[in-house]
Amino acid sequence: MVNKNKKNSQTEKRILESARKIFHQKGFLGARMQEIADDAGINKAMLHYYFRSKQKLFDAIFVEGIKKIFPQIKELLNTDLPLFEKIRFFVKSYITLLQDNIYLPGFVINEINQNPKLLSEIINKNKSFMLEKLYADLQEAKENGEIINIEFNTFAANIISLCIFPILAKYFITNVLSMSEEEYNEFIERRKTEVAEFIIKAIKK
Amino acid sequence: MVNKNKKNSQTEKRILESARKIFHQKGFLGARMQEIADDAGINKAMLHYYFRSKQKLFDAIFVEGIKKIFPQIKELLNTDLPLFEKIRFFVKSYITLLQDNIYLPGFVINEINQNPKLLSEIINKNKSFMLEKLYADLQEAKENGEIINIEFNTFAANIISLCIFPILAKYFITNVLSMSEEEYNEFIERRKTEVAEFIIKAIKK
DNA sequence: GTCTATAACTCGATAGAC
DNA sequence: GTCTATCGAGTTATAGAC
Repeated sequence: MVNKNKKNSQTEKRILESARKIFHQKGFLGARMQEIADDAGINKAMLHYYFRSKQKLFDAIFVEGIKKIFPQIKELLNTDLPLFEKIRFFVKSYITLLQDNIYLPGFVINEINQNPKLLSEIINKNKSFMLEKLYADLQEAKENGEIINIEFNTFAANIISLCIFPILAKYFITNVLSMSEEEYNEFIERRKTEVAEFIIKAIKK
Repeated sequence: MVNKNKKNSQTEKRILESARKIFHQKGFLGARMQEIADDAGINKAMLHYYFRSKQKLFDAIFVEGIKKIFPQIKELLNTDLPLFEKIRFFVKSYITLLQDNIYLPGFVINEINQNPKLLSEIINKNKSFMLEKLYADLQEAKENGEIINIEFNTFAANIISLCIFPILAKYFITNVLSMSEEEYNEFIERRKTEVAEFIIKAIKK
């Protein structure tokens, strides 16, 4: 008999979808089990039947988020393009990726800040060989005299900052720079190409 | 009679200090009135006597945070230095300012994201003429042919991103880039000069 | 597996004595 | 103005019927 004594995987999937949506938007503390249950079209008791506790459900979502996004980033970075083309390709793809997961950066960064020790393991497990190729590419470009002598961590942090922050801090940006929703969307769209050119000009010899 | 029927301003001050510390670290939802009371050396009932509700206490802290930091930023930007010197001066001062308020960016951005409409008023009230001079400086440098034709919003967002993100996302950065606490602190220290040079090189004609 | 009902608990808020 | 004691709302979690 198929599925005998087995949880309904369709239901489990629906729960995970709803949980992701609500945890990402509201964080661990802001999320309500009732709201997740309503969104998934089941009742609260079922959530506990499938995931025992709010913490366990949260952990599943958090790990899933990291496990899904890190390999995608890795793939974007492990192409065989020359450095400048790689930067152009990465920035465009990464910002597009973030547009489809606008709550993810804030969610991850906020939860990590609240609980740095516990969650660092999950990140470390999933980042293997993510940046190694980019590191080698940068090193090579330095040796070839194509770029200035910039430290890898500085280079990487600058790319990440320029891609993530305007999305993470959407309402901060729109308020401080007096943008409408529409202007903001166009602004992000332009960044898909502008950020790469900004970085390339900054490091080019 | 001095202080007759008047709240003890010393106590009020202690409450605000403790509330700021705990709200900034844990956010509205993570903060506990009991913890704030303990930290201030009083009991919960007194918090309500002085501030009526958690929400009102939070609002006081949030408004205070914005009101304190925005004029400081404005002052850093309204110096009479030429553009490149202004960028150098601003980046160094701004990162130093953030080092003294490491929880503030995450606090503000997170709370705004959770409640964009309500809080945008406070920001708009306090940002008056903050960026106008920088805007004029950039415009002038463009017309003088000193810099490339970069849009102001892009320029401003890039500076802000490069200054704030590595501090806001401390534990994300240290984990992904495998830095120790000490390496991170040195990294931020270096950024006080490196970020400005990065930006200047990116916009210089 | 799924549901209803409720236990167990946390936390903001208040009453009332001093 | 300050404290102790307690209320009551909101939430996670579980018991138990089907």
